[in-house]
Formats: sequence, structure tokens, C-alpha cells
Amino acid sequence: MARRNEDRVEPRWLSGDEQESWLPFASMLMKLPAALDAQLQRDSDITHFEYLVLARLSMTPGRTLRMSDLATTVSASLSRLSHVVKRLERRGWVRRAPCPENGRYTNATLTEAGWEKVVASAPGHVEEVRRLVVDALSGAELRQLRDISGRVLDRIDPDANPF
Amino acid sequence: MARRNEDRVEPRWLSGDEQESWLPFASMLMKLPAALDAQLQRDSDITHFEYLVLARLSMTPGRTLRMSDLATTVSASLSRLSHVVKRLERRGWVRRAPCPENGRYTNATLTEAGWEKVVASAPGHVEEVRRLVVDALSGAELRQLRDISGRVLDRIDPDANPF
DNA sequence: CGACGGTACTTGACGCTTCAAGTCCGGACC
DNA sequence: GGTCCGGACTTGAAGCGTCAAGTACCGTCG
Repeated sequence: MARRNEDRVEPRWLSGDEQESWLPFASMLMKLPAALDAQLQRDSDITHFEYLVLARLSMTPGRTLRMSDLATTVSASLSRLSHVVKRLERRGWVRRAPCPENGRYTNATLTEAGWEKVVASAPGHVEEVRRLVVDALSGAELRQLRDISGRVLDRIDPDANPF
Repeated sequence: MARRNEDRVEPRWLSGDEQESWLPFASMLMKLPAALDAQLQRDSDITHFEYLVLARLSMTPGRTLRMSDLATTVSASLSRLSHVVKRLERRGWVRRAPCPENGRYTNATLTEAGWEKVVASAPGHVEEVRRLVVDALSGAELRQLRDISGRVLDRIDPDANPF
């Protein structure tokens, strides 16, 4: 049985109200990452993603993490992480070494210089996060944002563990 | 008078509650654009940003816009837009011509093939926006998201006109 | 104990964005 | 009416991310 026009369902376009929410949200989605990047680039000469990697290592006991674990905690592909860590290594902030117990794994560890880099960069970054988001919203809005983000994240990847 | 440690103000770190909002939000900020890109790449072989450019032109009377105006409505640098429009032109979806009235401006106009590309791509994209965001949230949450986005956008650029 | 297979990366090429010049046009000033 | 000057792009190179192969290690199975 051939299917023709009458079978093609009309797309469910966004209503006026829905657009009024989606458009500003989409705009924020484009501009906020750029703004966060810009502050770190300007004040600390690192990208937001490089900061995330350094910061995550700095919060870990031993300041060391397997590449795979690091990749998932910063939501990146292993390939992306590998390139970034290579750059961080070249700048002297991270060192890589094969895991002694299992040669398949490789551990990334934050150097002393890397620790100092995080300490120097974090206050400015946190201040920008406050300025643009946290201090811009009320306590109620922050909670709403948490719930909304959780819903969306669950739709993107239902298997990822929630926060 | 030399200023020393006691003058360096302690950074205002995020509280536990604030982190509980910020972390999921930051995660969404990284993953949602990737998810939207992935759908368009997979189903229509264009990037999200290329889609935005085509869609914006398609909504304009005459399907034509000056490069500068197009750049601001899609929140991009003129340079980025120029590169993208060049690619879209190569694919036959957009044409560029100097503005007849003022040779300094250049107009980008959507071709018939470009229009058809938008028509073909839009339903799948809208469906993904619904699946990941609009249909994932209640009406109240959508309104909260609109307000929150407005606040943040205003912090990023107080001079940009609101929606 | 040697081949196989799967996991954990690493690498290289390609595409897109940014940044810094460069070009081109038109109004203003002399 | 030439010469500035500033705005509107355009271009080329350099950096970052992705994708597809490649390598390296270890457990397993014949």
C-alpha cells in the first residue's frame, strides 16, 4: 500500500508561548559558553574545557585520574580529552603515566604547577559564574534551574547517572 | 603601602546548594548543543548553526538579509558568518550580492533549493527540540526557563534588546 | 602457550571558529 | 575632487574538536 501525502503527519510546530521560552533559552545556550570561555581566555589564557579538566583533577584525592574516568566526568570523548591533556602536558600542568597495576590504563596527574594554575584561575571563574548566573537568579529560580536541567539531561541520556 | 595577604579577599565559592544547581546546568550547557547538532548532522547533514542561518533567512520577507543583520540575529561574528555563508553558497542554498543601494553592504538571499532544505530539515529539528526540552518540561517550567534565560542574557549583554 | 578479541587509549586528517590583516566602498573634510 | 577615515565585509592561518584508523596491553580460549 503506497503511502502518500495524507499519511505525512503535520509537524508539531512550536506554539507562540513555546517559542517565547525556546528562543531566549536557545540564545543563552549559544552565548553563555562563549562568555565563560572569554573570561578564562582573557584572565587565565586557558579554555573553559581546559579549566574543567584541571579543576576536576585538583578535586581528586592524589590529584590523579584515569583518562577514561576523567573523560566521563567532564563529558568529553576520550579522543578530545587525549588532545587536551597533551596540550596541558606540554604546558607542564599535567603528567601522564601508564597505570602500574594495569598497563592498559593511563593516569593523568596534576603537577604542582597545574595546581597553582587552578588556584590562580578558580576565583575569577567562580566570580564570573556568580555574575552571569548564580547571583542573577533568586534561590527559587536556582532550584527551578536545577530541576529543569535534570529533566533535560535525562532526555539526552537516560542512562547517565543523575547528580 | 604594600598590600599583602590580608588584603586579598577570599573568593566567594559556591555553596552546596548553589553547586547543586550549577553542576547540572553546566552539564546541560555542554550536552544539549551537542545533541541538537547530532540530530541535524545525522538527518540533514548540516550543523545547527547552518540550520539557524537558513531558518532565519527563510523567515524574512524576501528571504534576504544583510550579512551584518544576519550575524546579529544568529549571535555570530561577521567572520564566522562569512565562512558559513560561503559554504552554504557552495552547496547552492544561499546567494550573495552587493546591496544595490549601498555597495558597502552585501545581501544574502535564500535560493529555492535553500528553501527546500529548510522545509526538509525543520520538522526533524523541531521534533528534537520538543523531545529534549519543550515536551520534557511543564508549562510552568517553560515560563521559568524563559525568565531565567532572560536574566542571564541581560547579564551577558545588557545592551542587547530583549525578546 | 600462542592466537584472538576487547578495552583503553593515541594519532592524523579534516572541518569549523577565531583572530588578525587585508580589501573595498562611501561620506566628510580641505 | 582628492584624501582620509570608518564601517562592512573577506580572507588565511592557526587552534580546537571529531571521526576513523591505528597501537598497545591483557584476559581467554583452544
